Amino acid sequence: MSVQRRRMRGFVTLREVASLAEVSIGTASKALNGAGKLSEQTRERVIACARRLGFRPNDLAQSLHRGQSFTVGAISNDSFGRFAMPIMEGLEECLADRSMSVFMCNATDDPLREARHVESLLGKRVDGIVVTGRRADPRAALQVHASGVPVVYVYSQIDDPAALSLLPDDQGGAVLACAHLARLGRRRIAHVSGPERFEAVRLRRSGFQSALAQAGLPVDERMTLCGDWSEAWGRDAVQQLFGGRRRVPDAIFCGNDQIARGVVDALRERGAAVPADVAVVGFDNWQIIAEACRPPLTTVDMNLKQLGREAGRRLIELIAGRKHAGVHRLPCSLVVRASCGAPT
Amino acid sequence: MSVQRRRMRGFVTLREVASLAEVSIGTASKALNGAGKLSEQTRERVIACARRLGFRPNDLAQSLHRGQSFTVGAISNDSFGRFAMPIMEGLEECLADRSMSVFMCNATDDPLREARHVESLLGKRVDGIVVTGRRADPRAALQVHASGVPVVYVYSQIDDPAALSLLPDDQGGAVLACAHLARLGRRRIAHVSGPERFEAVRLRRSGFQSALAQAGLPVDERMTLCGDWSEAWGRDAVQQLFGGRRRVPDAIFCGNDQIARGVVDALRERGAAVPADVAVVGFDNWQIIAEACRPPLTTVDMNLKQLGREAGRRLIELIAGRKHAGVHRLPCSLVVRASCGAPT
DNA sequence: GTGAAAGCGCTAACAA
DNA sequence: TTGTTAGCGCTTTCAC
Repeated sequence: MSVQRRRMRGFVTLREVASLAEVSIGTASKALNGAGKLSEQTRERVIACARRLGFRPNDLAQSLHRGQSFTVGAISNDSFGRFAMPIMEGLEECLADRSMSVFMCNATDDPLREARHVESLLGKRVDGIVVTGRRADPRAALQVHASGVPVVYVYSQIDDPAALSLLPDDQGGAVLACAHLARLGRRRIAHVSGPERFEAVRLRRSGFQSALAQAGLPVDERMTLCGDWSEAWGRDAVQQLFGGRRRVPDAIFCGNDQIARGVVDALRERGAAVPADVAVVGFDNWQIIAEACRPPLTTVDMNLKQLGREAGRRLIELIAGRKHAGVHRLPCSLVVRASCGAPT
Repeated sequence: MSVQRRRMRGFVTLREVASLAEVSIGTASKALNGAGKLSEQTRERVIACARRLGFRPNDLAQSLHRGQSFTVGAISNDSFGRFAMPIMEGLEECLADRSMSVFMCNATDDPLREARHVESLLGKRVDGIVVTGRRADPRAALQVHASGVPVVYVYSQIDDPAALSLLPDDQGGAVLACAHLARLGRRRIAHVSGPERFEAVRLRRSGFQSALAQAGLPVDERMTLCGDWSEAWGRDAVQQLFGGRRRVPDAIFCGNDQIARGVVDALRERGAAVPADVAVVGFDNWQIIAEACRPPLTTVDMNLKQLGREAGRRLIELIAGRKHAGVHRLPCSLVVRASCGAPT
């Protein structure tokens, strides 16, 4: 009645190590895991045999036994885009340090694909799941059913107060940028941002306004402009701000780096010096843009990699049984380059 | 002597389904896998119970039994960068279609981290491994020992002729671009590229030269320039090409999109019209650059996502036992935007 | 100090 | 048609 043995091809089993070392399989296990009481001699012999055979324990079997797989799933809705990637990088780094592996899943905002990935991850018995979004706005909850698998939402949030969500502090980032401008002596600060439907746009604007208030500067509604996230919009906005008869801004806080680059290009082309005449700050610290800008762009960094690392830490804790909930916003930082100049 | 049962928390086992359906556990298995002979009635009853309990088979156990894990490892040396990501995206897509999951590992060109990741992946008994690089130049082989786990190198290669390596056809891409320029009637085509130590630079130049020869155009050594991969270098190169007394090019084939954007900016700023006076082609089709360019950039797309998908397909075949070896170069394609204009 | 064996959850061969 | 059971590779308890 011997069932056909379907070995993991090319891999040495503990049984083989034990047999070579002429000990029982249980003893071999103890020797290799440094557990229990064993004579030094046996232990060394087993270890030597294991090394000789190139033994590598089968995590699948271990996981099955332990009831923990030491894997987590990471579901991205930003495809493999610019926001998700730094987050994933931090996450992977944090988890790899604790020798957990991460399954990468790409859902690209398709609920069906997302659901399929969740199913598959649950089948793989991941110890936890991290979900990222393309934008920080609220989304529907992940359906992990009764599995009890912990979930962390990064750069995305749901309306369940029991859920844990990690976001960049957009508002704080904007304050950082605008306070910097005010400190440099700028008095008429404009704001050129993206589509108002983005929560990030509203938060950054709110930060802009409160920083100005804090510095005792007036907020001119006509100098707060919304458009799309493109360079072209940045150039258009400069025409609007500088084209009329009105007093002209001496600084522009932009909703992202693309807009900022458009702004800087347009300013240069109409003969306004950056930063001498107008200081410009961006948002995102997207290197390829910020560094290629002329002059290089001072901009707000959302520290997404850190956000990912923090997500990893939190997930580990959730897995360990600790409770975390609510929306947490992590600080941004200001990366100073040349586009704001020195204090005037 | 009962060992403490350490259940996968929150998950229903087949045993529980079977007991609810009042059949043996073997029967339940058959019912759910649609295998063997079973009465319609029992089958349906089991399936109903499984659904009711939210049963989801434990892939860990299945894998252990089958000797195949249905997971693969993807090791990136480009961190989570611009080349690796489209590749990963294609790979993940291809594998997800076959319900295989991928472990993402980031080695960032650190051999030690890479080795650790390989160890970990082997422990997880992945069925195969894909390695990507930040550049296509040769690298050291992955140490998978005697495990027999198949490996595919994408956007990277090693010198073992038995290894399978998938690369973009840089030379062919360059031919595409330059033939396009020649077809549009351009006669004096310059080439501004990156550091010569990159294999890609040498291949693209070779494509440039052969396309020109093919079109019966002269190759002027002084119009083939190497620098770094930046916009700044693109601008410098324009000064070099247009600053002297020499005859000036009517087209520039650039080694990447950043250089191309620098070239376009510099041309505009010195009053040369693109594409009327000078046509420009880039390489990479990096959207954020190519589309923001004024005018939008015609450029070569390496089809990295396809490359990743192909890597997935090949890996599947290797896993199934088919043999693949050697260096395979997949075609690039030309994405036509406005920077070359219409035939003159 | 070492060996025997149960059990993690599932599949498949065989018996009934 | 259905039930029984060995076994995938490993850990751990218990007996010796």
